[in-house]
Amino acid sequence: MYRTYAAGDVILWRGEPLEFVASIVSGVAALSKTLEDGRTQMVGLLLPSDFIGRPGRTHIGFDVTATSDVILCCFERRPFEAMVMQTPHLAQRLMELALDELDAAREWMLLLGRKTAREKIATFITMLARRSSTESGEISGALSLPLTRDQIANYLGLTLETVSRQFNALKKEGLIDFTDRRSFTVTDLAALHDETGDDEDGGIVP
Amino acid sequence: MYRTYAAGDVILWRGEPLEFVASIVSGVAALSKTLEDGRTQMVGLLLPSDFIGRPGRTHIGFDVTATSDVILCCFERRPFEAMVMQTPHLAQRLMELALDELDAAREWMLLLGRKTAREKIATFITMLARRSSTESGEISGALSLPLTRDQIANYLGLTLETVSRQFNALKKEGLIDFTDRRSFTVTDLAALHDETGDDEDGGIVP
DNA sequence: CCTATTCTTTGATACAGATCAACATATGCC
DNA sequence: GGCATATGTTGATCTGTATCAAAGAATAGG
Repeated sequence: MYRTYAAGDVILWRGEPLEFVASIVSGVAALSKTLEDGRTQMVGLLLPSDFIGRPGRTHIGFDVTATSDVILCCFERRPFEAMVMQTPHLAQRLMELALDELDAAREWMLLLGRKTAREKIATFITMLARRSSTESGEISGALSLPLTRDQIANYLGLTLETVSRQFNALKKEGLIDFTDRRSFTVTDLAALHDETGDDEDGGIVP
Repeated sequence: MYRTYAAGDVILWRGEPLEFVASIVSGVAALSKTLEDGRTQMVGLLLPSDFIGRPGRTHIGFDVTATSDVILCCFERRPFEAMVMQTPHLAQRLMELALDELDAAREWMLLLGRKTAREKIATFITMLARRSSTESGEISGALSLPLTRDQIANYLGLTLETVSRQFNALKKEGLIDFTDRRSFTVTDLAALHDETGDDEDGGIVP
C-alpha cells in the first residue's frame, strides 16, 4: 500500500507508535533529533530503497520528515514481522541494512565530532558524488542537492551561513562549480577528497 | 575461549580481517575512528555483555582498544555464523543489539553535532549514573569513571582541558562531588539532567 | 623512599564558526 | 506580470572552545 508525502511533511513523530514499516520508493526523507530549545541534528538520510521501522521496534527515537516529495511503500508491522520470522534470508538482509546504517552513523560521528566546516562540506559532496556515480556508473556529472542549505547545515552540525560560505569557497578554488543553486559539478574529485580529512579508505569501503 | 588484554592494548585494528567474534566478560573497550592527521573520535563504548563482530561482517571500520584490563570470550566466526543461521532466536537477539547500538549512535550524533561542552559533560555523567543505577538498583552512589580525561574528551568531541574545566565547574556549582579523580558522586541528579539540553525523554527511554 | 612518567588542573591567548544583520535571488501564487 | 515568501549570499562582530604553556597530583618502578 502506497502513501505519498509533500516536501516538508512529517512522516513520523518521535515516540509515535509504529503501525507500519515502509520502504522508500522515491524522494528523500530525513531522520532528525531535537533538543529542548529547538536545536536539531539530522541523524540519517533515507533514499529510495531505504527502510523505515524494524521488526520488534514499536517506537522510534527521532522524527522522520520528507525533504522532497516522497512515496512510501507501506506494510502493516505485525504481518511483516511474521513474514520476517519465516524468512531467514529476509531477516539476514534486514540485519545487513541495520549494520550499514550503523557504519554510516559512526562515520558521521567522526565528522560531527572532529571535522572542520570545510572538511564536513567536502565529505558531504564526496558522498553525493560517490552515491550518484554508483547509481549512474559515471564518476561525476551534474549533481543535484537533495537538501536546502539549512537542511545541509542540520545534517553537518553547522549553520546555514557557514555552509553557504564553504560552498562558495570551494567554488572559488575551482573544486566544484554551480550550475544552479541546487545543482553543481565536481571539477576535481581527487582534490575534493584530499579536503575531507579522511585517512585514505577511512570510510565505508566499497 | 578466553583472551585477556591490558589497559591500553589494541584489541583490533580497523580493516583487519575478523576471525573471531567476542563478548566482553569484564572491563571496558572503546571503538574509535581516526582522521589523516591523527584526530580521533570514539564511536562507541563496549561494556560487559557487549558484543564485537557480526555475522556476515569480515571487517570493521574502527579500532577497538581496551581502556581498562579486558577479558573477552571469543568464538571463531564461521562456526558462530552457522549457529546463528540455525537459531532464529539468537539472530533476533543480535538484531536487537545492533538496533540498540544504532539508537545510541544517533543519540551521540545529536550530542556531537549540537550540544555545548557543558551539556556534553552533563549528558555523559547522567548516562553513567543511569547505567550504574540499573546495575545496582540504587539511584546513585559513588560512580567511578571508566575513562581518563583524555578518553572522555575523545568520546565527547572535546579537548581534555575543556573536560577538566567543565567537571570542575559542575563541582563548584554543587551538582557533583569528586571523592577521587576517578570517582565521584552525583549530588543533584535532577539539576544535572536539566543541564543535558535533552527534550524530556528525548533519549533512550527504558 | 625517591624519581620518572602519566594524568590533571589552571591560566592566557587565538581562532573557527556562531550570531546578528542586511540584502539578493528564486519560487510560487493571485 | 508582479507581489509575497522562501531560500541563499555576504559582511561585521562576538564567543565558546581549542590551543599553547606551565605547574601540580597521582602512580609506578627501581
